[in-house]
Amino acid sequence: MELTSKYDASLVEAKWYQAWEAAGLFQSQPGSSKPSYTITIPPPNITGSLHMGHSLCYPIQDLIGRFKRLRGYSVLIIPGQDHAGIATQSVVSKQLKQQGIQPAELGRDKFVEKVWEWRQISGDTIIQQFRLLGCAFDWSKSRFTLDDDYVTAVLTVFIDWFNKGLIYRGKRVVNWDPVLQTSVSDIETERKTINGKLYHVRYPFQDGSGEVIVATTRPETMLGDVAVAVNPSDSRYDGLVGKTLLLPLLNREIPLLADPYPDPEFGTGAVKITPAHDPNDYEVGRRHNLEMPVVLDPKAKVCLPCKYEGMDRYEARKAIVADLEEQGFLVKVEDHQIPILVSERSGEVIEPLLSEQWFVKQTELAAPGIEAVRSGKINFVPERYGKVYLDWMENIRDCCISRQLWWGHRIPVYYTDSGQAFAALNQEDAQRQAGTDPIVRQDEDVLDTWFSSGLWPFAVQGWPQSEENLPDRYPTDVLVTDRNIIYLWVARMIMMGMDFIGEIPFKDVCIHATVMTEDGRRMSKSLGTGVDPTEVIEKIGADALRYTLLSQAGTNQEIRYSERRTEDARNFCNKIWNAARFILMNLEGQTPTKPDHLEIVDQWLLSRLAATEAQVREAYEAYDFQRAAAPLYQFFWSELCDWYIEVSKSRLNDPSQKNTPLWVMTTAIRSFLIMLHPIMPHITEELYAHLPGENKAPFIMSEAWPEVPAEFHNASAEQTVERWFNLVRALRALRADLDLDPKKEIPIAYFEGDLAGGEEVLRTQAWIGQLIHGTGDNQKLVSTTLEGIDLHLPVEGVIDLDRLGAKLATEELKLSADFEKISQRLENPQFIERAKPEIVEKEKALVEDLEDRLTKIRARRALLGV
RNA sequence: GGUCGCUUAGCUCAGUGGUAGAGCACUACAAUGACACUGUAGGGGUCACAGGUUCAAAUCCUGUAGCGACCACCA
Repeated sequence: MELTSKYDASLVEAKWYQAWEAAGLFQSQPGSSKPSYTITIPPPNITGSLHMGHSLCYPIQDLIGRFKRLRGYSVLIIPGQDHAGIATQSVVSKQLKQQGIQPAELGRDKFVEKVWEWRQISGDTIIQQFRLLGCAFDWSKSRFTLDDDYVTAVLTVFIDWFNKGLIYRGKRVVNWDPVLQTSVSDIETERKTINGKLYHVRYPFQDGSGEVIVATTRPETMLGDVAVAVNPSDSRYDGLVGKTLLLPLLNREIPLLADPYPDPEFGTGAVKITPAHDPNDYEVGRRHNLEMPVVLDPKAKVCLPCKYEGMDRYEARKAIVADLEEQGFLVKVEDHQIPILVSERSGEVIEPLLSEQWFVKQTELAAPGIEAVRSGKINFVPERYGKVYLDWMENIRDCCISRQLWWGHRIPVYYTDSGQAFAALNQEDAQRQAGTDPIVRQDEDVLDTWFSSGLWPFAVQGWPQSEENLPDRYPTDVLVTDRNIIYLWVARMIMMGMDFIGEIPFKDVCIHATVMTEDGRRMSKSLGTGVDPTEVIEKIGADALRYTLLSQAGTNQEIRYSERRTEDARNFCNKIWNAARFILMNLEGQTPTKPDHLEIVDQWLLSRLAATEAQVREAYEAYDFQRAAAPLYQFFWSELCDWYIEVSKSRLNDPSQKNTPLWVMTTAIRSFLIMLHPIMPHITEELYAHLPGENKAPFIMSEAWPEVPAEFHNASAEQTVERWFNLVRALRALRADLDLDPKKEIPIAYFEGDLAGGEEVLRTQAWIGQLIHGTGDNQKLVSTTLEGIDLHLPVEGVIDLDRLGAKLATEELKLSADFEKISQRLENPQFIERAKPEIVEKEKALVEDLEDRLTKIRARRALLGV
């Protein structure tokens, strides 16, 4: 056998990926009689390369796909990429600026051309990385959210909603990024608290009858103040509401009005109202029909004609504070924790800004989406995220879908000379709708990325042009994603799917954990805490990386990535490799035949295999990969390698006996490899290729999930054999206590009791020459008792009596404590009466065993005089 | 402020009512015919805290604390 003694992933992984792809295994067979299983992957942004989070998310989907293939499904996983408007535009802008090119000078068309160039580079990188990870996705069906077909789908949705009145244009306060100069969604912002100041400013009454003190963290916005509000219940302002105030510095007249918004408990209870630069003030402004002057421009510079015009918001703040102080309006300044919003893309503080934007009405679209989850048609895993989703959907607000960008789906609204707006697939169509009124321009804005990715599950399948795939492949089976985009993506796909296809987009939503650094910090490129998955793959292989992450993925909300754990995974690969090598070496190219008779250890292993199969299958079905990986690891390393192979070595050395253990091992490892394949596709494929056997599939990937015959389940074999193993452990411990070399054969040992045929297992596994039934009379012995068996080792020469005595004393203490505890329990009549009978029986047996062992250990201590 | 989650061995985490577990790390031993990326043995835990339910609680209930995530308009 030409297998090396160390597993080298780099020699194996790429080879098999190419072989699978060449064999067409990533594509579903149309017209197959198998049931369909479909996933449309979350399209990664084309902003560079994949990170550790992707190395969890996509292998999970690959795992599910491989598992379902093994389970007999016709699996289709449709990959793709998201144009990711703002994220991509900002990446490309940065690159251009580094080359000394100003995007603004380039102009819209040239800039978009540059982004397409980048899309090619980043897209190729990402696909290459998916391949490195071993993801079996159908590349022939790959989609990009700006493909022509996809654009048609997006425009179709827009036009439909526009015509139904679900999309409207309006002035609202939105999150404005002054650097990128666009509105951004809530998901693209981050809440932070910074140390700032709270300025208390005097607003005098016009008639000179006093003043109102107003607190603000943003004095520069006072340029846009149109009122001061107090809570109607606030008695401090009784009789004052309705009077006119004079806005400091500008001397504008503004009213003091009553509104429920101000909290009387906070500060003076009086709030200055700047409707154009604060969402709450905007609401107050609407309630009272106030003017809404915009005083900051898209770059967050003062645009109101006044002495501060042209200053940016922070310069203006300084100047205004200085002027307020100088003119005696500033009462005091306090340190204050200020909550702010920061744009994730630019790092800039968001400026709430009143501007003209497009919105989608959400309430009526949300209703079917709420019902779908409430009724259980869509099922969140872990379940708790269903509640998160519902809380959001039940309080949903209209969302802003327009972005002031160049990269994206341009809003298909065309305006006529007279200002009428028509939504259309193209200008000609718009003109048709407009009749004689000439179309003069198209809306400049583009759609928010989430608007287009919301169509993903059906738009990637050709909707609206061709819908023939949909009956078979929609709803898709599972959506796998992280919790950060439940609202902005998952919710939208559900709403859009329900509205356009009339059916849920997926049955299960599997929310996976976030990959963190070893010390629990966020992985981020800018913080330097990111780990590049491709480097890890290069070092230890994709299988080991997959195992590292997948074996930690369950219902937890966080996974800590550490290099140390990748070593565990690499070691596991190596262990599998070497065990397989050992089995193959013993097979000598022969195929073992199914034996007529199995020994109990054989039955034990097959029973353990059966139990493992059930556990693993159920865990995979439940998307609990951690719960699948653990029994696989345990079965393989502990049960197959540490016990079964070791126990079988004597039979392997006897040509007349070797067929049976070889058949059992081959059966076990073949099943094991198939079950492990979804987690570690490459190494399992490589080893499967070396396995002998009839009925082998061309690839492990196209194998069938192991059918475990009912007769493999054998509780009594498990019980018998595990009892032997316990005795082996006890004998080994006894040897260690005597400072005997591990595995150096000791010539003779004695036992009393009924081993039920386990003599040979005990003898070989505890490295004993002769195991004799008897008391070993007249010899110096060290003994132990468990499982109803007394084990005696003759002691040669001098032993350390003190140490042995201490050991026995500790053991006796523990036994005696246990004995007391259980005895007390059994003396409690309520326990006997109310506990389940099998528990009582178990405890009775236990206490008898403890008593027996206690008696014997006491006798031994007396005998040794320790 | 609200919701959700977490708190178990030095570390990372399993464990849904019946004598506390795994991997790693640590200690001792072992170049033995699959594997030193190995094997054998060992030390190490008042299961965050306080109440309650129960014959019996790491596990179920209530509350508290710390950490984390999400939601929320405190100027």
